[in-house]
Amino acid sequence: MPELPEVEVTRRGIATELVGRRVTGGVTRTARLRYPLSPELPGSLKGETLRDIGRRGKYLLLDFDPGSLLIHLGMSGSLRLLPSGTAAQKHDHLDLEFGERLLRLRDPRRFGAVLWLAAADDIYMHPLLASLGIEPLADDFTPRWLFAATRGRNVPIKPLLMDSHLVVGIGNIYASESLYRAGIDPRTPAGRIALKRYERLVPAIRATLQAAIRAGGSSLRDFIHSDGSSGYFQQQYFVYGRTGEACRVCGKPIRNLRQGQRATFFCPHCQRP
DNA sequence: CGGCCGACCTGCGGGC
DNA sequence: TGCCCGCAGGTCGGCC
Repeated sequence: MPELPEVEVTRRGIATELVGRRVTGGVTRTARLRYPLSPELPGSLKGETLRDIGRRGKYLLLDFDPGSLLIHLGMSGSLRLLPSGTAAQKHDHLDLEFGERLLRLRDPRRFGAVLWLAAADDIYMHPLLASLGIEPLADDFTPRWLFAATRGRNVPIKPLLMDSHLVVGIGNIYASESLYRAGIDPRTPAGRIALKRYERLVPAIRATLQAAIRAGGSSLRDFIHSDGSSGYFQQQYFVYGRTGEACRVCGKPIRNLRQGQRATFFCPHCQRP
């Protein structure tokens, strides 16, 4: 579910409600997600103030004075704000209580992660964070940067965009959507794409992610969607999940193929190698 | 190092 | 109705 826009929308939703508040309690109900859950959590956070919520790629960082809670939502994770005392359901793994509010993590497939990073260490040196690539919404993500980073790479451009060790936050949906907007065939080897085409792709990635954040933000003020999907952006998909349907620009049918066991959607007429 | 593939999990929808 | 299959928004580790 969650790619960069969903994680960012979640971050903003939680931050406005909880930053500056103190943890009053909480509970873990599951021994492990992708990794074991620290057994001291959330008891050790009792009395601590949530100072800030950051994001690095698809990771959320809940900052407290003694350290940060690193949260990844995996494929099916979501964070929700609820009134304290709301009954837990199946797949609700972690609660953090802030007075009358409850921050609850649900993740049916349990591909997500919750890790405690002590402030004494440089949290960005943690292996999961240290190996992450560039932020696609940052100023240093430029066409020239992506062009240089892809020289000599034989991988098709679509799976390359999903490589978080190169660029973070772009998942299966937004990779297909961005390539459609840029008019690039998802099978094109990344190293054979000219600078001129990256000059279209980089703004297309930015526009796609920002539009999704806006769409999520508009429907998400004090509520975080149960499925982690971002608001109404699904209605704006050009290609994702639209196999056989008419391209919104040329009318020809959208095609579907598999790249590295993931579904790719594209318009063979509007997207060229 | 680059590229590929299986593994980790649960739920859902379609076909028989 | 029930079973089996394939599919789902991520990413790590192991192999060549």
